[in-house]
Amino acid sequence: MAKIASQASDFPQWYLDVVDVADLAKHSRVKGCMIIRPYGYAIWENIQRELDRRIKAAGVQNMYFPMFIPQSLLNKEKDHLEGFAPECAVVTHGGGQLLAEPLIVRPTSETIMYDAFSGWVQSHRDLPLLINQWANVVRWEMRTRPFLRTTEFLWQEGHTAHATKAEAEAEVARALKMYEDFDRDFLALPVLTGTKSPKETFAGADYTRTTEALAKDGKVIQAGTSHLLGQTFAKTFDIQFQDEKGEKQYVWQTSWGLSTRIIGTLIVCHGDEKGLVLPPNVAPHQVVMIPIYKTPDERASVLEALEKVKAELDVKNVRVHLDARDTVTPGFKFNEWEVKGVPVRLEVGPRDLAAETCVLARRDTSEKTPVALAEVAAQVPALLETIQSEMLARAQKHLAEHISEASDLDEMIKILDEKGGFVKAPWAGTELDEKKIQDKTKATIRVVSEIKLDKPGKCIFTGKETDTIVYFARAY
RNA sequence: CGGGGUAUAGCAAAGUUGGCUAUUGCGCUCGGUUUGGGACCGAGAGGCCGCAGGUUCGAGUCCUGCUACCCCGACCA
Repeated sequence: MAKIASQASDFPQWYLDVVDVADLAKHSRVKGCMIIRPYGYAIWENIQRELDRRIKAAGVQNMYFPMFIPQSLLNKEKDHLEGFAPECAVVTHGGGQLLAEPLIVRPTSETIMYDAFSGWVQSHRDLPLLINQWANVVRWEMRTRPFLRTTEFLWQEGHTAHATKAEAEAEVARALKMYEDFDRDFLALPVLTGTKSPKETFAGADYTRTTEALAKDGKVIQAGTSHLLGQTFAKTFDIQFQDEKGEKQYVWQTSWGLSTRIIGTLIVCHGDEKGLVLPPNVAPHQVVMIPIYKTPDERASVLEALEKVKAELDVKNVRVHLDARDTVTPGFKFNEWEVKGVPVRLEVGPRDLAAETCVLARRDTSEKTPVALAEVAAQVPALLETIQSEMLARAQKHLAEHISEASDLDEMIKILDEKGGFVKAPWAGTELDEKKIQDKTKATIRVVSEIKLDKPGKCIFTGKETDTIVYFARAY
């Protein structure tokens, strides 16, 4: 265990103890791929359910496209190809025969979708076209990390086409706000939002907007992005429509996505030395019940009491799990569910039963409170809400405390070394300047703020006057 | 692709200058005692020592080649 933990130095030591979340490449037999076991998949299903609800609320419809992209389709858009070609997995054989044209396992679906879109869009009445896909994608990165950068991952990718640039930009903003709200309200993750620097912009996009979360160790991780694709792909794939005047126009497009990396984000942002800490909204089990007993009689009466409370909680739509296993001790169960991050533990033993009480224990604060059995079901929903909001409040405080300002590079390096987080600074540099800063500090521009300075300041690198503010950080 | 490691049971490791039946812990199976913070005792099962050659009376151990994985870097919409 010690050896494997040290192999992923970016990750907390305990993450592999969350044995039901994932196995590493060794078990899946493909470098950088992971098996997501039932508990981890249940976390993903909750994320999917809630995000899918929000996507559909915006009028976007789900579809499914093929995972194989003919190479000629990917080759059509030059910038996009240059961005993705080095990390593509390529299928050369099928049915024992060499294929006439190699097939790319999708690294993203722009090309295969837009090839189809060109036939679907004829009239301004066909717009906006609002499509989402839940799928797996493959990116053969040189270096992978469990959860944070895996070769294969699951995600949703939204793809939209609009009649005007203004509509497309509104959609980019809507998707970004959707992620920001989702991160904050569902995952208890406050994020910094803004635009990516040219160096970090999606291959083929006009601009990329992003949400960036802050891990407990001071490193930063992307948690959902939204791209304005402009008319680049429309021109490449000939997606045109006739407007009200009967004139041909190219559509304006967007794409936006969020992946299973978000599970890694939850781990590094909320986890502690004991393991995962899940916000109640996303937790597969919000409450785990642990019976404590010595004799069969005690077991029967404790389980009876727990079943009764469970039925009351079921009615209130609380996701509750009664761990009635007789093969492991209560102490083992306490630890196992703590590693898995269950927000609330409910214990009942003979002593409690005699007093008609139980013990509620919070995962996030380790606080234990005795509560009357008759009242516990009524109290749990409020407790879950409290945990959710306090987790968010703590994360917001952590983020606010880790946004620093620096006037020169030495100061920036000092801040990044000592406390991590974001360094906010005026910026008027070029893409090359950003590269130089990265070489010196290991930090990149995570976002270019959409808020401008009232009075221009001096660029941290070039010293030029500017009203543009950027946030530097070291990232996962 | 460059630099550095590792490969022995499901997992983690030990194995001396080559030597006899390849150890240890966790986990697993069975029995008993336990059970309010990862239980204890006893008895078991489980091995092509990464692969292929070579040296040797004898190779987990030495040599050559290969493969895979890991760490650091480059890369990372």
